[in-house]
Amino acid sequence: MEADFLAEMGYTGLTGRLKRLSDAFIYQTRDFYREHESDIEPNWHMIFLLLQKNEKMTVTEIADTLQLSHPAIVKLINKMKKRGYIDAEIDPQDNRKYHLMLSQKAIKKLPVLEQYWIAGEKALEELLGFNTRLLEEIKKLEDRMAEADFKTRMDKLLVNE
Amino acid sequence: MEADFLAEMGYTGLTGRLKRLSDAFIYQTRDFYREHESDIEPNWHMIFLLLQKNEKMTVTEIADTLQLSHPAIVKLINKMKKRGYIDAEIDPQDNRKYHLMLSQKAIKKLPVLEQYWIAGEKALEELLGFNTRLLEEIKKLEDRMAEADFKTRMDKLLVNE
DNA sequence: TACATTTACGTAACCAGTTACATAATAACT
DNA sequence: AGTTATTATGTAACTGGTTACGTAAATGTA
Repeated sequence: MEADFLAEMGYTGLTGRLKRLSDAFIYQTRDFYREHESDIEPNWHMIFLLLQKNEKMTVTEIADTLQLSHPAIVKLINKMKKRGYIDAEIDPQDNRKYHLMLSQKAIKKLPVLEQYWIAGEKALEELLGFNTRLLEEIKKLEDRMAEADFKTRMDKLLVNE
Repeated sequence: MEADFLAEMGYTGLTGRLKRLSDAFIYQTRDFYREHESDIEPNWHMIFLLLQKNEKMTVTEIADTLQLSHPAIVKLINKMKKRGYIDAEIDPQDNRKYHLMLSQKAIKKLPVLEQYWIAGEKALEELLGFNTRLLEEIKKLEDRMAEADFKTRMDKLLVNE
């Protein structure tokens, strides 16, 4: 097990480590789904939860709620539609809007998915040592990013350009 | 400022938040470079540092050091070559290997880049509230991932499949 | 009521990583 | 020395995000 260059770089390595961690979660979750349940993808999780809670949502509403761009949601939803997990109906009052909802196929699969989600949650608890310290630190970081983001701060801190 | 759905989800939202944070850093750094220095990209930073320290490295060495796949490094290096920041020479003993090094153009640009990197480091310090708590928590997570990764733990924790 | 603005969604091109596969050079073995 | 295994690099197709641009429907306004 060799040394971790990024970890040795202190602050400088942090952004790369965040990327590495985030990717690890995504790829491993995808692996997990593929072994257990062929055609579901990791980033559908939040869509399932959202539509389970709200029944019907538009593309824009989902994008806002998850703080992602709308094209990201469009791509995601199109794939879910193609695989039969999402139904859509046009808003009779406003023909630009689609109301998205879970299909019967999706609803039928929920109990199985919930088992996976629980396993994921438990795995994460283990990984975080059964405390919420990391969560809290990330919250602080998010809050500070909301006050003034990374670029704004870099611009400000760049000496004599 | 509406509520953050992901943050409200506790453990479940964490992976999405890591992705969101990581992306934010990447996109904002790219923005920063574009405004100040047209043709440099954020993920070149570690390559610059590595080749500044080691002078000559092969694709495989870089990939191992950064813990990325070799195709990732190939793509990255190709772009850096195309823009004239990397020179390569074939190993006379082993014709499969390329020794990569910073070009004169790259070396000449280092002082400017170092100003940017310092600004980034300071911005990160601010964002982390001038303490290393988050760094420490991430280190713990990485260590636990090395012991047993997310997928392994999910598999183990999945009840009665 | 016509025109301008905004909103909702879609598409294209890009970035940054992955896995899976291919190929050529070297090393290892018998 | 010839065959096999390994290593170094390259390529293709994919995931999952982005920004920039386009278009149609709805809304606001002169």
